[in-house]
Amino acid sequence: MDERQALDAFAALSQPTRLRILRQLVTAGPDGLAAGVISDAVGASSSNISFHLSHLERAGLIQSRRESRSIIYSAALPALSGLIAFLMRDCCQGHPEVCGPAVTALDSCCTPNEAIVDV
Amino acid sequence: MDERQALDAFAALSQPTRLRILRQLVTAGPDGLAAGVISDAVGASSSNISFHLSHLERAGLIQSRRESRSIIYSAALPALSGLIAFLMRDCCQGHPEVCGPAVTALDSCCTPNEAIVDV
DNA sequence: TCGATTGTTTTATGACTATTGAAATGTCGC
DNA sequence: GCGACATTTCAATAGTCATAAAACAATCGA
Repeated sequence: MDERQALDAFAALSQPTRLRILRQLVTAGPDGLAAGVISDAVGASSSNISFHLSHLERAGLIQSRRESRSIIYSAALPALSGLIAFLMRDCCQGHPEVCGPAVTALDSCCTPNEAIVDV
Repeated sequence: MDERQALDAFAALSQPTRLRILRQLVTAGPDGLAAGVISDAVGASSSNISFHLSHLERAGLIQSRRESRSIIYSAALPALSGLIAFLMRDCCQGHPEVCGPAVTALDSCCTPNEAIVDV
């Protein structure tokens, strides 16, 4: 994840609808969701969803594949971890006190037998 | 860090000059830097820097204090760790494989006796 | 204390980009 | 070809960015 990619990713994440889409796709997992399903879940018009999906895909945060009539979108998990890593590299420069609290948050969200708290 | 704050933070970070400013301020630490110093370091006009500084401050990523003739800006480290935590919460939902690589990156950037690799 | 100086912010302008819904177009299975 | 699904294009609105000029705030020397 270089700076250009990170900038695009930040821009993509700075829009409420796109953030909501990404959350849906991360929750859905590798199987992904069809554009129409996303549209229903997020509650926006199909053209609007399409616009934002292409934005997210350009930013490298999601990927798409055709499956018969539907186009299935799924989250690009490596891009997401790359973005988190970029943020840590840029924001931890000599300041572990920035990453410390973040790791605490990590423990409470990624431990397999823990419930998801914040959606 | 709620969603609104995260959206503002992402928007603030999606601009190259602002990202450069933030890096300078994180590197500078709690002492911070005067606006003029930032202007020189980043290589942009003072009015342009002022514009971006106020943007970053509105987003809660930096703070300012007056010191005689200069205004000193410094990074809001809790906001940064909050943003990382938000990203982890949102992107790790049931998918520890996203945060795993991020933590690996953390080890290589926040260990006190490690050199900073990417600036 | 007055005026000059330094440091920073505000304002104004113009170019550019983002966001949106509606309408048009493309793509696939039957 | 028809119908269903998905995407693109279009036009209008709004917001962002960069530049320069002006305004503002704080300090220092005469």
